[in-house]
Amino acid sequence: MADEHTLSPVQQKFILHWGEMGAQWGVNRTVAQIHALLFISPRPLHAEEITDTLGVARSNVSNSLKELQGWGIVRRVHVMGDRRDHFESLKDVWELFRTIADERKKREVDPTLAVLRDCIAESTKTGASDSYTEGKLRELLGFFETTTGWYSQLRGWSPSALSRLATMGDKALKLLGVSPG
Amino acid sequence: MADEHTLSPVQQKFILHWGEMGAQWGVNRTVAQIHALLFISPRPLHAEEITDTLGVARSNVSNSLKELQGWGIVRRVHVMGDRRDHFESLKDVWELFRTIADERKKREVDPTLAVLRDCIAESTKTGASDSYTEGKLRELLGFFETTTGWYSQLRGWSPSALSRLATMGDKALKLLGVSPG
DNA sequence: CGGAGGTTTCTGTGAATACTGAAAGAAACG
DNA sequence: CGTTTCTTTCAGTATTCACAGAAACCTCCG
Repeated sequence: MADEHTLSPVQQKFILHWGEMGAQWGVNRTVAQIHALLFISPRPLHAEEITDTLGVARSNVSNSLKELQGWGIVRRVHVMGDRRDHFESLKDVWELFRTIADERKKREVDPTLAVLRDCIAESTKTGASDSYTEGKLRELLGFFETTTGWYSQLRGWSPSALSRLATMGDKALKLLGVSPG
Repeated sequence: MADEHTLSPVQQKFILHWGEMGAQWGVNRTVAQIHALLFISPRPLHAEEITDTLGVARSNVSNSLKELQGWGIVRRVHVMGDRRDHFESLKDVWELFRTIADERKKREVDPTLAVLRDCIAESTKTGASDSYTEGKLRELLGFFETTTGWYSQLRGWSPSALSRLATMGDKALKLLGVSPG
């Protein structure tokens, strides 16, 4: 039916690896594979092409695409003269990872911040019966607050600006009298 | 047998959340819970205490502890007058996350770099039959190389140095004639 | 050398998750 | 409208993963 899409060995290798990688990071293997496929595809693909290429069920593709759209790294596009939905990945690598980072922050870090604040609040209210735990939770909270603060400072910057910053690296800091130690 | 260790509501809440969090990031729930418990424990615990406190099987604790030691964030210690192994978590939050980051880099990023280089090498050798894929893989490789480069530059720095750097933030860059755009 | 205390390995079971195929549901077209 | 084309939902199935409990294995001590 669909234009049969055979993957080159290189493409296969990459897609399989990306799937494994995703699995390690808590992302469904198929979801990651579909994303890999779209990422290296020069044009948007429709669902059945993905089905044929990866050899998974149509419904699986549908659900996975929905999840990818939920992450904001894949979007539906339309191709002239074709009724079917087509899908494409974010193509810019930096934007891609920024989007993923944003989403993970929203889904996982922010709730963690909330829980930690909750725990600390309750702990202080209840009395200092367990001050050690409270202290540790405070340290953890401090860590997350600091790092997310950095992230929000930097996340708007262009890759090239970040790159220049990094290139300067130690030099910049020494100039400002900041030592690594 | 063991001194029964009842968790306060706050401790419970934190441990449960940490477990969920871990699951989202590809870490076994129990493993994460054990780590959370050790992290907020003011003293090293032996395996049976963990078993009792979390209500999981002894063998499960044993395996999970081994995994945590594999990550380098928990270590075995000995308590005077007690034959049993005791376990404690890295206590410094920054060191903890640096260790985790190092390990993830080693386990997941480095292999990805290898695969990408492999793919690109093979792709160029085979001929430019699929230059689009090759281009994308190059971009991806560039991204990982750049970011891991930054990481290795910064990972030795003390938290306070990083903090000072971040505080300076934009100021530093403007001083150096680097604009965010 | 024997036994007690402690730890790890192993195997079967249960639960969660991912996946398929079929059926239902929309949207476009004649 | 009825038909076709495409998409989503749903319910059952398979696979994977986590876990408990038992057995095996150490190590120390008398």
